[in-house]
Amino acid sequence: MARAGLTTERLVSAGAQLADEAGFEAVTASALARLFDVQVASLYSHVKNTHDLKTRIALLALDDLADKASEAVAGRSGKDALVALANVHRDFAIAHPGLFAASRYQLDDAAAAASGGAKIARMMRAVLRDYGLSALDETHAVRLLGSFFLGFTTLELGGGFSHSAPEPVASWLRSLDAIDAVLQTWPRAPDTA
Amino acid sequence: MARAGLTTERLVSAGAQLADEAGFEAVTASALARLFDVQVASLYSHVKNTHDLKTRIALLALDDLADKASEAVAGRSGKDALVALANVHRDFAIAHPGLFAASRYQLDDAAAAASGGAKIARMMRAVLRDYGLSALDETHAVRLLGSFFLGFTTLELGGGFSHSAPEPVASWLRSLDAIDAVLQTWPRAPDTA
DNA sequence: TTGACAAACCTAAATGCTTTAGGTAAAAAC
DNA sequence: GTTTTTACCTAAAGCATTTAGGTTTGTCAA
Repeated sequence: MARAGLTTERLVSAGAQLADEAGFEAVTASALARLFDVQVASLYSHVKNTHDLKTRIALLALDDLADKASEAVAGRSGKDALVALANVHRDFAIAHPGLFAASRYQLDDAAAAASGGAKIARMMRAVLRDYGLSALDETHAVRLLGSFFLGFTTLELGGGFSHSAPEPVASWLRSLDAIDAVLQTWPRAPDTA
Repeated sequence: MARAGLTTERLVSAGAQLADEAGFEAVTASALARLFDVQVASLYSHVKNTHDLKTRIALLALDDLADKASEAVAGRSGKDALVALANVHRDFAIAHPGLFAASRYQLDDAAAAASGGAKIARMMRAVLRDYGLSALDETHAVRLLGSFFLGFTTLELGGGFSHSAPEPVASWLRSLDAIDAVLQTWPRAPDTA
């Protein structure tokens, strides 16, 4: 009988597509085997186990996101770069909900460090550099930004905004305005609270 | 043989505890049955299915969080109230990671509206009222706040901050300072961008 | 007290996903 | 053209979900 031509790469790629179409939780060895019309056990020659498979999909997602972010911020600076970087996150989450979910799959330290996630963090720092914060405040700001990106897209995708006006994108842009504003006048330690 | 005394409430309560100890994904019908030393099928007299079980745990988590939030903001106003509300979220996530995960379990619209989640949103609005925003901007601010709370705690719990100084709590407080600052001077539509 | 009813729990069985062990056949390498 | 590697297989065990239908236990009324 003809061979399916399985490869680790093909499995990961098909898994990524499946994630976007049916949700990351639908990515199972069984589902992939059905897709390739192959016995489930055959997959285990190409991936160690489902954790391995999911990890690879997560890394793919992070690299993809990092690439898009890199393109988006190229040639931009200041608020322009900030908004571009932000929109890459939100657009990616909307276009690829499965990969976005995958990007939050828990990675072991080694994998995380080498992933596109680290690259994204570096890009955030680069974008923030224009605001002239101290190194410490830059770290705080990276965390604030990352939290907002993740939280907002998670809530929007989960339908958390769907039962109240206005459109999510309006709040998204307005919040970015606010974040830009606060980065420009980053408050000193609030002994004046 | 003696009866285990199963109840929907007991199952949900045990499930909540199990979630905190072993993770929300470890909450399965089988695991609960083992805990109560009962056949798995016996659970199905008390919960419809695992989705029902998880939904109930999610509602418990949201109600718990809403109660704690209510206590925390009582008698406070302005930034004081904001920080108190924020800390309830973060403290809850740290003390009850399983319940926190459960609180993000996808609820159907009906359940969501009647849940503690809606109550928390109302409390956020109340806290924001002190800043004197327009109704529309208040909605934007609610979404910004919610996104930050969710995103930050998710990242912190997931270990996203664990490989760089400083301590997460420093960034948390600093970000809250920043958010308080931006709420006080909420930027007009940025035609002056 | 007894008898009936509901609630609590059971066994059995089907279905689906994960993983390991060990085998066969096709493609690649020499 | 034989050897070796790689792709894929069968078989089987383990565990989770869910349904169907049966038995026991507690309760409440006649």
